Amino acid sequence: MKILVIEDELQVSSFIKQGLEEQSFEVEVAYDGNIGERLALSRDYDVILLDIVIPGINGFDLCNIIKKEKPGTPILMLTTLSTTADKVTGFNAGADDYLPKPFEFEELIARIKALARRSTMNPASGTLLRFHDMKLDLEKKIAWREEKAIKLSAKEFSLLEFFMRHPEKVISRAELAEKIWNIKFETGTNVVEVYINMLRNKIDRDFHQKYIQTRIGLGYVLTNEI
Amino acid sequence: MKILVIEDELQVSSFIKQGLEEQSFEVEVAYDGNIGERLALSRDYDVILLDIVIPGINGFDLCNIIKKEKPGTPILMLTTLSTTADKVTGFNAGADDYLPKPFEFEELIARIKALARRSTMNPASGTLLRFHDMKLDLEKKIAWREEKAIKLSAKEFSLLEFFMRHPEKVISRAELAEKIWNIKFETGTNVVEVYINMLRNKIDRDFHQKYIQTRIGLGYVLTNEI
DNA sequence: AAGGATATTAAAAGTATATTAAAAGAGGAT
DNA sequence: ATCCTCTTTTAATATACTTTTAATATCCTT
Repeated sequence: MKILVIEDELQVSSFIKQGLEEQSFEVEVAYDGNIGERLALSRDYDVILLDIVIPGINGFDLCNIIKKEKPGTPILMLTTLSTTADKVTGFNAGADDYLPKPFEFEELIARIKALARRSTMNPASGTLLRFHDMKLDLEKKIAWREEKAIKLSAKEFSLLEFFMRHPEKVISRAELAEKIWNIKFETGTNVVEVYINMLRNKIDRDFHQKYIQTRIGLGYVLTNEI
Repeated sequence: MKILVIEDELQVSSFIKQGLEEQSFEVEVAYDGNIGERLALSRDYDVILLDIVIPGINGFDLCNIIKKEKPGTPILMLTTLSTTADKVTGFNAGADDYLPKPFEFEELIARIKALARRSTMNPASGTLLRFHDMKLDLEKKIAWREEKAIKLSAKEFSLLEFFMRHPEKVISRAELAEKIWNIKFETGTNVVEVYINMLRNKIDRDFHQKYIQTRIGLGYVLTNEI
């Protein structure tokens, strides 16, 4: 697990570094805001510890910048300022947690682990939907089945996303028409059928198990049975 | 500051060792590739000087091995070979700098100091961004793909840098327009498309795997999938 | 086998993106 | 200052991709 520590006070930073390394974290230390920024933006860390008072740039501002570029990376703010007003500013800047100095080392470890667990369990707040050997990457807008990547158009993508959010549920044409195409009443169109067909060609055609199945008179299901 | 010298020619290595120790560096010398490898991997050095022609293992290969295990340690390649082709191979092997023999001692010192400074200031990222077989040298403002050096204009460079700092993420035209061209609202321009096209001609045209891909309706990704 | 439901295909209509060339701008050399 | 070269931007055109429609084929139920 990789941790970036942005902290100028040598005493504090080396204490943290040493302690975390004993717990077998990989630790990198930036001694000022600018270097911290470069590191934070150019690499992926599991957690960033950020002191508010650092040379080069304000910790709040840096927090904002990092969160803009890497919204998935949890940030734990460290500081001697501990008034409620500061806490509020910290959270507004996008910090995920807040630890006033001086702190118990146990406390620090616990919070880091909590943050990391939160973010790895929920990679950038759920960017992956899964259904058996199929994945849908909501960030990259790409689907995978077994190890094959599948490019989807926008409509195909929302259709598949809808199915993957409602696995094993029969969904009527009317509901698909409304949710995906925003068609609220019966028009003569057959877009749904056409798109189901396109989706099948992409995700089912080359595989034995067909995930998208027809329930005549009812609609379609995403299932791995039958 | 600790330096590891991997060099079999006794004349050269003792000359370097003596000179560096006068400047109060700590110096260790390995006289063949295998010992060099063991030392490099088991201890932390501030800089490694590595001759290309050494017994036991090829300098390029050793460079690769060290960079894999200790990507943060700067490596300065020493060699009598000084053709561009060798330089290219050296950089591809991950070397941070390159010094053809014979060299001025002053020059050596200067480069060691530069490397050490660079790596302590920015222990993680150095000046190289990597994406599979592509590298971007942030100092020299040059890109490499496989063995080919690629000259980039300023805008092309920042565009590629942005992609390489956000690999596998879909980036919208709007975001590129804002981050690279500082266009904050919709103007009628198509600079983004034009520059994407120029960049593709430089980094993708001659290769089978196209790194810059379009996600219609969304933007572009730097990816090696699909 | 008939009739309704679903699937498939192809073409048309609509958009987004790619490419090219020329114009405008910027910097260096003489 | 002028020329030259390289970069950046604009604009026009070409190509590619997506979405929708519509016509036809196939399947399923009775």
